[in-house]
Amino acid sequence: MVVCPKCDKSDFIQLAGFVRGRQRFYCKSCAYHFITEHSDRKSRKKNQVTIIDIAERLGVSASTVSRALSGKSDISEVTRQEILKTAREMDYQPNLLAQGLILSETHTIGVIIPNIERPFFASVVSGIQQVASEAGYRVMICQSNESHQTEVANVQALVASRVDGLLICHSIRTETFDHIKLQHRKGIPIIHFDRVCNEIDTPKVLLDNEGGAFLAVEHLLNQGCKNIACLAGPENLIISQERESGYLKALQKYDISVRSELMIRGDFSTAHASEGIERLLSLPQKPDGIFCMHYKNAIEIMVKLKERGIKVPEDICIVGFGDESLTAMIEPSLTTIHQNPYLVGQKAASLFLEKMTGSEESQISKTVIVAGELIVRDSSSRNKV
Amino acid sequence: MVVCPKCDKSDFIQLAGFVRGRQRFYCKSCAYHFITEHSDRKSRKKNQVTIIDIAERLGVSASTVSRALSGKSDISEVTRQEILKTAREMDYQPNLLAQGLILSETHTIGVIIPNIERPFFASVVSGIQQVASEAGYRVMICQSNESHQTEVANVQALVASRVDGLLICHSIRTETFDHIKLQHRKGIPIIHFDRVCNEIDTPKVLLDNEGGAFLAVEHLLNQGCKNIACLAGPENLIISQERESGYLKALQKYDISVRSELMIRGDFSTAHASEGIERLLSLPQKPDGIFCMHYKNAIEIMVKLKERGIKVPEDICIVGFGDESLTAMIEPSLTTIHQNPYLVGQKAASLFLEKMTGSEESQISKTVIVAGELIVRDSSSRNKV
DNA sequence: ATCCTTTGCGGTATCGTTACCGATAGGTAT
DNA sequence: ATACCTATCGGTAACGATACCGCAAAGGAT
Repeated sequence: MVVCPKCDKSDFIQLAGFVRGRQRFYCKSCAYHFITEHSDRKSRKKNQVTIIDIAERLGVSASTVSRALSGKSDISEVTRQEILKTAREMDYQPNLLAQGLILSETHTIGVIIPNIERPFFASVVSGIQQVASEAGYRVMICQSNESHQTEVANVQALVASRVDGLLICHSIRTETFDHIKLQHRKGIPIIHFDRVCNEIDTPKVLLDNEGGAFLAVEHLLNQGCKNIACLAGPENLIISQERESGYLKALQKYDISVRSELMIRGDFSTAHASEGIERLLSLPQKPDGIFCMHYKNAIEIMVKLKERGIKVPEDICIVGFGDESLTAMIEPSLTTIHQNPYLVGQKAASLFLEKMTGSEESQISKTVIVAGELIVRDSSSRNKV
Repeated sequence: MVVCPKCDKSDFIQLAGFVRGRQRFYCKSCAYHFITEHSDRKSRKKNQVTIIDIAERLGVSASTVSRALSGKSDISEVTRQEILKTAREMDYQPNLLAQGLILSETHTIGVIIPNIERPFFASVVSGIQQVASEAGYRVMICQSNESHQTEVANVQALVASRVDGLLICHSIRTETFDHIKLQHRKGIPIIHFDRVCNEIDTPKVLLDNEGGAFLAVEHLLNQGCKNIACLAGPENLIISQERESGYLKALQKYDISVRSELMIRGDFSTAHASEGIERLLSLPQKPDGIFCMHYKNAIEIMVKLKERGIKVPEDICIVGFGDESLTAMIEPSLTTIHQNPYLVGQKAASLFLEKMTGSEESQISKTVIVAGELIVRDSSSRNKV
């Protein structure tokens, strides 16, 4: 783009004939005639070493250098060592842009998550990076901030960067999946994790919400609880449904009849938790165990119970869901279901690698389910030895 | 690399003459002669649309398409609109590799942090991404995992990807900075944040540890505390030194004499916290306020105090450092210094952008100090209204 | 001694995009 | 009418790396 050297604007530039074969310009804004300087690409970014620099220094061709660096090909060991030595000396860093362009392979995978600040996703990302980097892949991370539009933009940006694959956890507001389908049709490997899209046949990593909830409630039963309440989330939220299902299955297994007044549905908010515990404590037959679908609610409830002089776990046992850093530090420490987010990331990355290296016939889209783990702590430990 | 079509090995391949101008090969492993098929690059990744595809469809040249897409240049509005329309229809995504190669500018910044799972760094990254994406930059994140070697590898990978700049928080084990100096000499913009390197003249974002500690201790004094203890970190750790300095300055300002027995140094561990509180409570003149350099220690101490029946904040006020999610949820909620990590990220990204757009003479390496914020909660609120 | 391999390396096209230079048709001033 | 502009577009050479092809010299077999 031509910019006026006087006013730095580019919108008012007009061509104004030729001078000695060079284009002459006119800036309408500041009424100034000028001829562009060559933008001097040579001197601008001549800081990085190329294989040509190495070749010239050693008096060989660029092909030879390329062969030497790529490891194995028609090249003598002597020449190879010499080239490697020179490359090290000159601090040669291969230009991955050029490499990616010619090989149409960037060794980079794109990851889209709602928000990196949520510990769950931070761990997922960490798991992905560990597996990816061991396989020689770089990772590019984008946050959708739970916005559909941003997610679409993220997909486009990653595709434009020619990532080799896409690992994605959809935003909560993503309802149409055209942006994913488009790339899937183009043949870009896509792996879903956590919040998946069932309209597309992709490998997926799912959390075993039902199983985790089952473990939690079964544990409460084993602690001797008979009346187990459930502090749930919104009825239309899938994870809430799954965890509720686990809750019910556990009760069923131990032949405990379901008391509908013990099921408190809400929105995971603090207000909901306060109100819920209020309601539970006003029941004629109070609960002796509470399964909270969110660790935050669990902690809030414990505070409320303490204020009323109700003892945890002696009077009421509490189990949460999701193991954040502080659940172990509070008093009493919270028994909870650890969701293994790091493992989720590892699995997702592994699925991608399988898809890349896998033979043609093994291209069935696998679904991996990551089980939750029960971490027993004080908030539910009645049988202390 | 040539691979045997029978046994898929590449290490045993020998050349074996020419047939119709094509190289003939011999596999020593499976005793098989063959001629390579052309690796058919055409059909391999012909999934992405290029400007040439658009050009052919419209019967114009690639130059024209490029001009149309780049926004403003010698092109008629009619043609431009037509090209833009076709580009949208074909879901054209510019190849950023090719763009980066020719422009020697990738619009990508590399970020190196010790660990994304630490909430502090997750927030920093989030802040960086927000500012960067608004300026049209992508972000590539690497974790050093507190390893010098990994950090060096990260730097090289990012440089190989030709990022436009590097934002880095050094690992705790980084002692030599040659890997950074090298890139700095090459002219790659480098911004330091949090754990900086003073051997290189780079823009930096620092945390005001001293100021934060001062605020915390001053707050304790205002709450009427007279004997303020300090649960510190290792003596050789810089952040520990700075926070100690803030502690001392606050005492000095209010003419409180320093009692050395109230300064407990340790390693931030749980054991250290337990031992520290033990020691403090056995003093003839017990503290009535404790400043903890780590929020984790603060919470641990509060648990200990509760066990002994000592009331917070009535008997002892507690202030922590670092505002994690759960500090607000516990009982009593913890007064703490919020370090504004998101802001740190924003500032770091802004410094990078300044360096990129800034004029030649304004290339002085600025240092920005991000102040901590006192978040007053129950653990120190004696003057309740 | 002749012919065929093998080894080791150089040359060129190519990836997708942009910068630069030219070229052409039509417009405008003299 | 002539000379000179202007607007708009095409062609080509890069960017850095690799794949493919070819070729000369040395080695080996008959």
